[in-house]
Amino acid sequence: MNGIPSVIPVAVVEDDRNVREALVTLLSTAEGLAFRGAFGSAEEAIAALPDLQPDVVLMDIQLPGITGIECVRKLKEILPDTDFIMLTVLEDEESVFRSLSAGATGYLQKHSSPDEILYAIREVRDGGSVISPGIARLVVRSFQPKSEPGLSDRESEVLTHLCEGENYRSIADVLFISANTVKAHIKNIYAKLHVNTRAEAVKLATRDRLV
Amino acid sequence: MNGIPSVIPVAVVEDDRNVREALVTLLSTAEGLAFRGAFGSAEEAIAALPDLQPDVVLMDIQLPGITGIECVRKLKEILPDTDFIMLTVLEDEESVFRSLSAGATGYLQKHSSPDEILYAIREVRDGGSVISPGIARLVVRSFQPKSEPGLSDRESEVLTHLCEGENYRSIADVLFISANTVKAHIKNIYAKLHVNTRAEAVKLATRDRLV
DNA sequence: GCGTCCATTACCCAAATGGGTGGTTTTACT
DNA sequence: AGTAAAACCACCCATTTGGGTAATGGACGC
Repeated sequence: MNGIPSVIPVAVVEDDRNVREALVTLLSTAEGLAFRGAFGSAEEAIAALPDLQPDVVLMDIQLPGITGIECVRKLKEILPDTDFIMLTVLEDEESVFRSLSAGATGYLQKHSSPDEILYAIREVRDGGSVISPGIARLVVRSFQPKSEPGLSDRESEVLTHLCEGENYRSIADVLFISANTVKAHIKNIYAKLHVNTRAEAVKLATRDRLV
Repeated sequence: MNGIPSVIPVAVVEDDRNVREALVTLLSTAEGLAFRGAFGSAEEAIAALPDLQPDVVLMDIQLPGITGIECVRKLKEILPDTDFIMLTVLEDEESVFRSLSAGATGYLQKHSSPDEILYAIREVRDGGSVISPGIARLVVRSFQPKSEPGLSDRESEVLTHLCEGENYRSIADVLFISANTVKAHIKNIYAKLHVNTRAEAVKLATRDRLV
C-alpha cells in the first residue's frame, strides 16, 4: 500500500507430506516472507486461515475431500484480499478455468522451480498474476476465435446487434434497412450457426468469440 | 517436434529505432536464436515476414499506420504456426484482449528484462505462453464473476438453462416444474438483472460469468 | 451472358415470449 | 406468532419471434 518493504505472510495447503515439507522449508527460509502455516486438507485450511490472515496462499488443486478449487472459493469470501496461487501437476483445462472463476490469481505447475514459486508470490502480492507457460497457453487459446462459420459482413453486423439484445425493429433502425431484411439475415445466421433461437445464437457467438 | 535442439528463427516489428536496435542486438547475440529481420512498420512486416518464416515475432502494439494487433491478425492467417509476442508500454485492457483475439500467444511489458524476453521466446516456441504479471492479472480478472445480482439458487439454475437456449417447456421438464413457474422465475431474473429479453440475459450472464 | 452469392423487401402464420395480476405452500428468521 | 422470502402455479393479452415462401437488383467470376 505504501511502498514500505515488509514481509509477506504466506501459508500452504498441500496434502502430499513431502511436497508440503519442501514448500515449508522454502517459505520458512526465503527472504521477505513470513511463513504462517501449512495444512494437509481444505477443511483444516478453512478452519485456520481466517485467523492467520496470510497475504498469499499456495493451494494444491488435488486435495482429498473438498478440492483446492472449492477451498479457494470459500476462503476468498472470507479473505477477499488474500491471493491464492494454485499448484498442480496436470494441465487440465477444466481445473484452470474453474480455479480462476473461484478467485485464484496465480497458477503454477508443480515442476516450477523454487525461484519461480518465490517470484510468483512476490508478483502476486505486488498486484500481478503469474501463470505457468503451459497453463497460460490454455488461457490465451480461450480468447481466440474457434472457427469461422462463414458469415457475410452484413450478417456479422446483424449478429453483433443480436448479441446486444436488440429486436428486429431496433436493429433495422441502426442499419437503415427494413425489419424484414433483418429477419432474413437472422434466418441465414441461424442456418449457418445451426441454431434456431436468439439465446442460442448469443451463446454460440459469445463462446466462439464471433463478436 | 523431435526434441533435437535447433535454433529459433525470430523477427522484430517495432517503430522506435532505439528499442528496435536494442532488440536486434539482444536477438542477434542470444544463444539458440537466429535473427531474421527487424521492421519499423506493420506494412513492411506484412510484406517481408511470409518469406522469412520466423517461428517467433516480437511485435510492438503501438505502430504508425496499421497497428501491431491488426498486423498479427493478418500475419497469423498466412503464418498460422508462427507465434507472436506483443510488446507494450501500457496496461491497456482493450489492447490485451484484442491482441489475444487476433492470435498473439505472448504479451510482455516493455520494461521486461532481456532475460525475460529470451525466456518468453523459448517458452512460446515450446508450446507455452508468457504474459507479464501486470497483464496476466487483467486476464485472470476477466474470468472472475463481476458482481452478485442476488439470484436465488433456483433462479441461477433457471438462468443456466436459459443460457443454453432452452425454452419454457424444456426448462420446466428438466426441473420437474410447470412452464408457468419457469416463466415466473425468469420474470424475477429479468428484474434482478435489469433486462427484459432472453438475449440480454444470456449476454449479461455470460459477460459477468454468472453461469 | 449466366450462375452464384449477397443484400434487400414482403407476406402469412404458428409458436414463443414478456408483462400484468392473482394465488398457495413451505421455509426461515425474528 | 408473525413476517418475509422462495418456490410454486395459473390465466390473459399484446408483442416478438421463427419458419416458410417468394421476389428484385447488384456484384463478381467464368
